[in-house]
Amino acid sequence: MATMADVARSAGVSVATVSHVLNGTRPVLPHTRQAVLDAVEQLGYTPNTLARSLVTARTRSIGLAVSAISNPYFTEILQGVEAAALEHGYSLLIADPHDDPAHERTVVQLLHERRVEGMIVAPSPEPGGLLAYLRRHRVPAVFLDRLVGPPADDGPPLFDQVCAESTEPITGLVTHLAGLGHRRIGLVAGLPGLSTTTERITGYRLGLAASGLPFDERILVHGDSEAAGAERATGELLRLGSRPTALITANNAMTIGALRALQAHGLSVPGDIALCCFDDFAWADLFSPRLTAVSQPSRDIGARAVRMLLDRLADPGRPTRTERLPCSFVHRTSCGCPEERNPS
Amino acid sequence: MATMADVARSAGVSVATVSHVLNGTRPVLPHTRQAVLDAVEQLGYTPNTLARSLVTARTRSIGLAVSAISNPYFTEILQGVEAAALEHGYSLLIADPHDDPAHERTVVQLLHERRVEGMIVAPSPEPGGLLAYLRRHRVPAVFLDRLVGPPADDGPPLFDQVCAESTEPITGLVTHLAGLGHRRIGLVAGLPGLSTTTERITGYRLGLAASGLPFDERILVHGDSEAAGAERATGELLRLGSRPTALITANNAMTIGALRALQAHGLSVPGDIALCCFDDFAWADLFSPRLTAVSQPSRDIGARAVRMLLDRLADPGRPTRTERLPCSFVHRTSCGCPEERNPS
DNA sequence: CTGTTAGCGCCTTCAC
DNA sequence: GTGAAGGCGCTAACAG
Repeated sequence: MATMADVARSAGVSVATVSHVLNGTRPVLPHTRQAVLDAVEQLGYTPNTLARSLVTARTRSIGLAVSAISNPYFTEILQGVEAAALEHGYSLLIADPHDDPAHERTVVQLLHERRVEGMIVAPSPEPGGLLAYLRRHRVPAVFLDRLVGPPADDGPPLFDQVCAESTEPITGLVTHLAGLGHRRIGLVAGLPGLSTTTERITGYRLGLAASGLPFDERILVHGDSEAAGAERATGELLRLGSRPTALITANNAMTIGALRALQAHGLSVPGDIALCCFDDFAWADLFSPRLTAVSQPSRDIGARAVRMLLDRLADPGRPTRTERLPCSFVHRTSCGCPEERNPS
Repeated sequence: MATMADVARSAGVSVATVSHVLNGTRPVLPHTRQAVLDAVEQLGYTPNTLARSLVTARTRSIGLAVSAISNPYFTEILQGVEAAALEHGYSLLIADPHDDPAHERTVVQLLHERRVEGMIVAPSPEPGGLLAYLRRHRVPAVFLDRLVGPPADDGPPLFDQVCAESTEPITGLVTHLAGLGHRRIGLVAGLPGLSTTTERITGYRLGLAASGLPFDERILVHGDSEAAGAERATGELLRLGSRPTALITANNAMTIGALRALQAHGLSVPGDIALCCFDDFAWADLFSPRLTAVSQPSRDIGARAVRMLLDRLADPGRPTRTERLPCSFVHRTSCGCPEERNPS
């Protein structure tokens, strides 16, 4: 493969000159400049980013570590991240931690060994090892989706965070259902311990309170944040003596799981039971039940994460912040409303 | 950041020894070995892959360039690729060509400058620039999904390819619908020129022929391979004097578009019109219409692509091959069949 | 068994 | 306006 030295030789100049015309880093006579460009073209020279990075100590790459790349929510985030990264001249390295703390540590280290300048990660439920690694190696990072507790006392918090506002939207779902007359509204919540789970449960309880409904722990089940768990949990809910008349699912994977359970029990939505969910589906308008949902600004979350990361790279000393992006309520018919209309 | 020299100094050995214990590349006395390991641990040393790659001329990374990462089909491919890459110790760089030939060239060059050892790409409809670049720079590559014509005469073909078998499955869809009594079966085909489009049209015509039905070019429309185009094309189809009684869509994005058009026209599936599609949806069992579909082995396609690429890296001289993976027919109810049963 | 040394391809002072 | 030379962090001969 042609190197810069080859180009220099072929153009009859020094490597320094080649480097400078390629990077526009110092004035070069039009004539010599053209000679270099011709040589580049003729040899099919392609700069070696590795060598450059070795000396500049900048790779212009960022790492993305999110689990379940199959999840449409993360897919949209990925799009936002990819687009924003490219726009800023950064390349994207991706790795899937598979929601396993140990594997998470591994892939993060892999990314770091490749010297990504920073990483965007959706932390696993047990992010201890992750945090330790990032802090120890001073890897700039921004967390996505799930927030990680308050910073340790032994120094300033190292991490920025972006996520969607989820408490209030869930409250809205509850009050909407209550407004339709439902008095037993079940919740299929996510993995205990995740910040998203906690927030959504809070939103649920606030909604119940606002509607003058009692909190009944028997109809709050944990679906482990994914489809299989939600199917199981929903199944249990449905076998209850006095089953709920409405259901809220706390993320898209669990919505799928809940629907499976509903189908298995021969229940139709919204005829037999109303359903509202957190996370929208792109095609939700086209199939029935047409899901009434809270839609997260997934692409924006991804794009925002990139911007926050680049901000931090530009100024490592800036104070950490956690940004919350607003969701929108997408009213359809799975809640039992006959027609589309604005939320009450 | 700690370097190997730091570790060597701290452990009281030479950098060569450090390198060797880290890579297990030559025997080292247990005692010195431990000293090195301790130093590594104490300094929080992390190898710099860039420097290593510069000397070994191996990056152990591959690039993935596919458009529309949002498309569930590509998402599953991505999963397959990510898993297979990791399994073989490779990292993954991704870039979205946005189905634009110029941009495709750009991202491919970006990937190459980062010295990925090879790349997996779903070529754009106009892959001329892509091919030229890959050949000129001798970048090992395997193509996905869309096949690229026969190799030029000026040398052996450079590229391996993987895709799903799509002719025969589409034929199956046609004969299935014909078997249900349909005599006007429309096709929403993809972008003209893509191998996938050509193959699927061939399958369509074969199916018509096998069913003793005439080919009517008015009910074969081009949906440009994506949702918006399909919506428009399907709309035109529906405004036809004698509209088809059944529809086949040639990929998942176009299925969405077609459904939108159907909805806009107030047509229900399968009541007013039957629908079969190429590409399945993971959640298709849970919503209605429950789509009768041809399912591609997407994950396998991704994994297979990685394996082919690694095979080629291992033996650059091996003959090029193009692999076709079989699809499966997933019978549901959008075709108009009352109950699930095996295809006729 | 371990150390010394010469690059890998490039950027960047410092001279000219 | 251009060139020479050192060094980024690491591996791989080659000595010892």
